[in-house]
Amino acid sequence: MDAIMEDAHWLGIEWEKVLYSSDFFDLLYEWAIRLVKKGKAYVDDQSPEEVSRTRGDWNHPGIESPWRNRSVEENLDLLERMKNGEFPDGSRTLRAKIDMAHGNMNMRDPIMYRIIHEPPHHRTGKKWCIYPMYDWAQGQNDAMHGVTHSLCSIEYEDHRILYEWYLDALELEHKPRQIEFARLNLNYTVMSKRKLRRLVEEGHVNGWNDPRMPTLRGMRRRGYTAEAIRNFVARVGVSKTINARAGVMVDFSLLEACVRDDLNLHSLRKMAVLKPLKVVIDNYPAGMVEEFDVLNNPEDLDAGTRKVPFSRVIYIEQDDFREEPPPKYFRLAPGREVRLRNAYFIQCNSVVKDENGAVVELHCTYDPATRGGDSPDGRKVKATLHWVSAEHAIPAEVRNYDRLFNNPDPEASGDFIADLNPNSLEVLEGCLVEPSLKDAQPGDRFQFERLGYYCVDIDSTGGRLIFNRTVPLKDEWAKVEKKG
RNA sequence: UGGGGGUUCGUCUAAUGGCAGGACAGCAGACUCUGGAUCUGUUUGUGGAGGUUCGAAUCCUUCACCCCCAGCCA
Repeated sequence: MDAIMEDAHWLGIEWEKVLYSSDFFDLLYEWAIRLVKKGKAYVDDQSPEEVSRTRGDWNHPGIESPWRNRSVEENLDLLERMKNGEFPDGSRTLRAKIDMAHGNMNMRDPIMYRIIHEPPHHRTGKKWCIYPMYDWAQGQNDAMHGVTHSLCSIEYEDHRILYEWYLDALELEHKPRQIEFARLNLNYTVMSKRKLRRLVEEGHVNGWNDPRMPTLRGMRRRGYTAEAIRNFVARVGVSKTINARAGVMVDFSLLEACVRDDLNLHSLRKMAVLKPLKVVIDNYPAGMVEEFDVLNNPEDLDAGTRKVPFSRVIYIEQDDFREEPPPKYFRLAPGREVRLRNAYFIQCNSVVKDENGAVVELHCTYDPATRGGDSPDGRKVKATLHWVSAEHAIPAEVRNYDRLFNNPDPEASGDFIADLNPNSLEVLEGCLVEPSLKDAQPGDRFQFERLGYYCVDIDSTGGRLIFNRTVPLKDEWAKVEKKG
């Protein structure tokens, strides 16, 4: 309960007061007595099995209970004794007297109260031995509290007739109205509590707040903002369309677009190298350190600037160098010149390989005239790379998250566990981030330039930095490369 | 073989008798010190068949398909 309120609050929902239906059990009980007195409810002595068996099915009417026509006095007496705990669990129920042949199963003398002695209710303790069914509590609570529009999802549509029957039978002056809307499903994930619980209990994810979980706590830990989620919901809209799982199936990419929209405007830019490749700038003086003033957020100049150190040995992303560049690859390659973001143009002259032939180090030269990132002679480069200074960078762990399932609709498949994406979590150790990130706190959000949006994970402790990828930046090159 | 709902681009959603529009995704291009952002262009849709009407996504008839319901769960 506290967790729900905390999540709601995080989302930006405010409330004046919180009401518990258990605080109104007395009034509800009085109303039940009113129905008994009107001959609209009766105590049934049938066992759960008998009630189930005599309900009939879609094609056959149910059978009326032998206890259906007891006198009002007897019903009142029995109900009172049920309440007082004189009977064991399951021995009796209070049922509304409606129509055992009704086409809508909800109307076949629905149970209003059943007997439950254990475990005690979390708010009322042992005061009550009978508890109302959902249908018998919902509309009555709405009426008690002056609710005008009671919103719910469309699987309750065939409960509305019962909702209204109770209200009409009680003849209250205020009658609330139930209105149903479609549920919102996301593709490439599961939303049902049962399935989410299985993911947690079987260890497919690391708890309810695993950043891959479509729970509010999961999304929050992943770095999604409340603003982005609210905007997403607003952009999806509200309808009664039913395409899947009693609702609509929304593209995950729309959620991601909303997250990017928000983060693009508000997050500070940083440089981080996830898979480092050492680069030695041969003509840069050893021991020299320059500090460049770098914009914190080009979308928001008020965010100011910061200092980023540069030196002779730096690291760039392994993906940003190809010994044999494919067509349309603009980044670094032997003999090619690119820009180091906010710093200098560099040209690659030679490559150092290990015994396996893997590239482990690059030797480059820089052009001092391009300081700050522009060439006075007007020559252009086709790529700009992010980098960190070897001497100044600080180590970090980065967790890249991808969609949890490979199947757009895992709930529709027989075994949704089989549709899990084995690569939904990629843990990268040995990442290097710029020194200004030293004091980043859990929950802080940044854009790692050219990579994506990241936030500091709650697992970060005592100077050990761990970043979660919230959502990657759009990647044109990945698309080009994929197409071949 | 019952009851309750639903069907507009790939997805979500507008248009309630008067030009089928927007967003995301896709594609193409421009621009760019993030192959980011931004901008421009563009493909794709009223489930089917009849009917009413000058005119139908919208009204009528009919067919098809999809979702939910047989807890003393909510």
